[in-house]
Amino acid sequence: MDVFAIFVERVSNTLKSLYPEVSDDVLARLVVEPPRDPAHGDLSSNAAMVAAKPLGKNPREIATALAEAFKNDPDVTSVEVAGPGFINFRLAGPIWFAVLRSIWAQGADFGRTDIGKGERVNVEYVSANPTGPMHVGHTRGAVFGDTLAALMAYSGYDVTREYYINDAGSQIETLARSTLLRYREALGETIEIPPRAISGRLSGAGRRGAESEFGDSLLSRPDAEVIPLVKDRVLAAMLELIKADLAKLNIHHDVFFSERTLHGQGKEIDSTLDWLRSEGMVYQGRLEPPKGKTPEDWEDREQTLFRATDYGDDVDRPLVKSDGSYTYFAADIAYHRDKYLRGFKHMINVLGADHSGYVSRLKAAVKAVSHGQADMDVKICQLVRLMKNGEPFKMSKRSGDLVTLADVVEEVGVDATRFMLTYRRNDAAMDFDFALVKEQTRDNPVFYVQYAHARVCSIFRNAEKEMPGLDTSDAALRGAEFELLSSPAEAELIRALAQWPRTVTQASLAHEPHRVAFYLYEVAAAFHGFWAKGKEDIGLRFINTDHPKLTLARLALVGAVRQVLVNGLGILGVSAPSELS
RNA sequence: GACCCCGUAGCUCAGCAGGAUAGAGCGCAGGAUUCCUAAUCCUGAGGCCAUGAGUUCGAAUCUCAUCGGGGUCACCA
Repeated sequence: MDVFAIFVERVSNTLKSLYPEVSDDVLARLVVEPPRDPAHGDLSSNAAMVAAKPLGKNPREIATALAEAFKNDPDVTSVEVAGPGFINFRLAGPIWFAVLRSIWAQGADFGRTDIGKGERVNVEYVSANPTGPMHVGHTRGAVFGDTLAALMAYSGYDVTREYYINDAGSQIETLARSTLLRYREALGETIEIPPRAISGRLSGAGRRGAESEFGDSLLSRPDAEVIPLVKDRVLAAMLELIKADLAKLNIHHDVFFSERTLHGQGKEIDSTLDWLRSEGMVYQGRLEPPKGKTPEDWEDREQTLFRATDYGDDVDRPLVKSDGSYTYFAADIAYHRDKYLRGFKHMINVLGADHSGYVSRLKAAVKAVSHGQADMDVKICQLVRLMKNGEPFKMSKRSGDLVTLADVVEEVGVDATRFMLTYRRNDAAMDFDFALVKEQTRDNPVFYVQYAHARVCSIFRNAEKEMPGLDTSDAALRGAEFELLSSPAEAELIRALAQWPRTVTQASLAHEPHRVAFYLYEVAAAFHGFWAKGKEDIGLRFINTDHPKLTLARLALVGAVRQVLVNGLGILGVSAPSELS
């Protein structure tokens, strides 16, 4: 149950009954939120202010009328009109205790919403070139996409997690050729390795794959015949490598979509271009070179262009390269048309900062292929700078290799990696300090939150030890007398828990999983704060051997904290340990 | 030259689809441990929300311009 959603509805209905002429537009802007200053009450609504202008009335007049109507609401103990026209509510105990009962009743589903209404959404993330292991630059997008997907699923969307394999380009060709050379070398031929070839370490997996499948039978056959065979082995090996890396972060995609399957005579790019032509979205024309910076090898030629400017892009985009093959974008149009035809009306793409220039053309493509029926949100993840003790940190000067995803996970662990990468807006650049992330102090939000969970578990362990006669089964906790939780500190903690469903809804609508991480930090802080109060005032301790009923009620509260932490950490893909080592 | 992102406390960042006196952590100054994990908590100092206009009852939030930082800019992916 979401008390905020409940009151949005009540306030809306009341407003409508008082002023039947209010428009839906006004109701859509009406919010009920926790006031910044708790002294203002439990809930606050802007209803009167958003309705004032359309109704041509004074906001305080509307607010007063609304407040009057709520005097009969049994869940409301006081209503006040404040400031320019805020309506501040103070809620009666029972509705807060109902929140606790709801947490116990719903368990893992407390906070789940149906705003997605079961609609399908495609979340595409990572989509790195299969030319090597995942490096640290991919990690942020991988974690962000995965967490966003989990959040959307928790919000009632039918989510498909998708990875687009860019396996059709020249880089793959190079990789296959390099691998073939390494294969010949490994089988005894003397080979001169060209300077731009991929390193032996990288091509090793593909080479071994080819060796084990073909033995030395490829040596005698011409390159043109053999390269496609090697390429298949290489791609398979690379994909396994990537999947294994992602698995280290507990990331698993539902669909791996190969770009190669779009290419070829009569395949999807062909048919998509035919379709685009039939829709008049393509023409032959010339492009102006970019102002201020004409590329060295600019060649002014007539080419096949997609009318991206009709769909909000800055310039029309080429579909065919000068050598006659398709551009990356042409394939991407076909790919996104494929997504649409598979039934996705909502699409989210997670891209790295270096692709920010690609966003408007991607949105244009989706708008075009769906005739405006599908929406596309592109989330850009900004760069991550690796740090160690406050100093920029670069690995391996010798080989020029990048820090890999596997390195990071091995160094700091899954939980810290995932939490820290989520504990920041995706569109802000961030520093990732190995030393800090590994530290187990309150500087580190991962451990701060996990510690809160561990503390909860510890309290239960102690309760069993100190009060062996107390029945702390779930059934007993559910039936606890929540009315005994009457101190301000308890009320504060319950209010924090009550915000969980609202947090999920808002984070989901905004496609901003970092809000979940920040919320969990707040819950942990409220809980740690309450815990410490037991130091000063023994009456506020969770375990009071003289008061079994109060102890049971407090344990039920603490159990509710645990549930919310577990639900939130679950979305983030971070574990909730029962004790910290 | 154009487009995208960012600019909030000394540092790192939040600020909830415009809302009341702008928040947290670190750092700094001070305090709490016979008692459920001090891996924690409490108190204090510290801000012209880059700058300037505009929109309105109200702007850190929306619009425009300027400055500063990052990213990108046919035929790479």
